[in-house]
Amino acid sequence: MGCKIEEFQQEQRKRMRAVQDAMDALNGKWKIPIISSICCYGKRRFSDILNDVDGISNRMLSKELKELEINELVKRTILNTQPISVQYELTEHGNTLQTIIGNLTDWGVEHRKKIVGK
Amino acid sequence: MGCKIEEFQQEQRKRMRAVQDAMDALNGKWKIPIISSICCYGKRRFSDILNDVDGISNRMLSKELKELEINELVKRTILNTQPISVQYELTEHGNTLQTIIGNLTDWGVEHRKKIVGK
DNA sequence: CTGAATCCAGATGGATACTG
DNA sequence: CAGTATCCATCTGGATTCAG
Repeated sequence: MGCKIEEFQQEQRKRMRAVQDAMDALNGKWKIPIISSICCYGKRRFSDILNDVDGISNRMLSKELKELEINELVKRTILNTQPISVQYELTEHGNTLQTIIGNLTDWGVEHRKKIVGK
Repeated sequence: MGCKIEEFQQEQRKRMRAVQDAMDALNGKWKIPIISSICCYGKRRFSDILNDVDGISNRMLSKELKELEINELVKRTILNTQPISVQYELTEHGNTLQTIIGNLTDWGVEHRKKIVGK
């Protein structure tokens, strides 16, 4: 390649940082399943997501949703119901994850065929 | 959509499991940077990766490489050098991650613009 | 219903030293 | 050079309870 080594390495650092930023926003066991749940139904209440995502505790769901909100991936709306309920939906920025989630799904299917389901 | 609810939910479960399988294979702070390092150079020795990936300890690198090897994402080759050195490269299956890593990189760049670099 | 607070066991991961 | 072993602080996350 014609690139100077230093420039090349600096570019590589940038790429690694970007991927890492993405992974940070999606890290842990629950974020993607939560996003899938919300995305799949458009709008979803706390207790619904709690049911959708197998095995998650309310403590975790609460924490993860807060992180997703900070990263502006989901939008939180308090509904005037009695008792109170809270609705979550993906933001525009959250919706841009759909390609990635699609890719990960496809890759995960192949990976399971090849490795997980040995 | 015309899907019956149960079928729809079962499909959704499958998709969530697949994404989770993918995330499991890539989890933690280090796997993607390690893969990036190897991928970027084609072949890479243990000590090179140790230098490429900022902040990783040899203990972690060793552990992560072992997991990547178990998932058949990297191939390990012992070289007949003195002292011994070990070379890692992506497998064919590991190479199928390039699309995902590319997508994650692009998304990460946008995400940093929007959120991280506030 | 939606969460926050507390408790606590087990996992994670850095630092360091050691081996072939 | 490429790991392995040990120690140990910190983090994670489930269970449970409490509050608005």
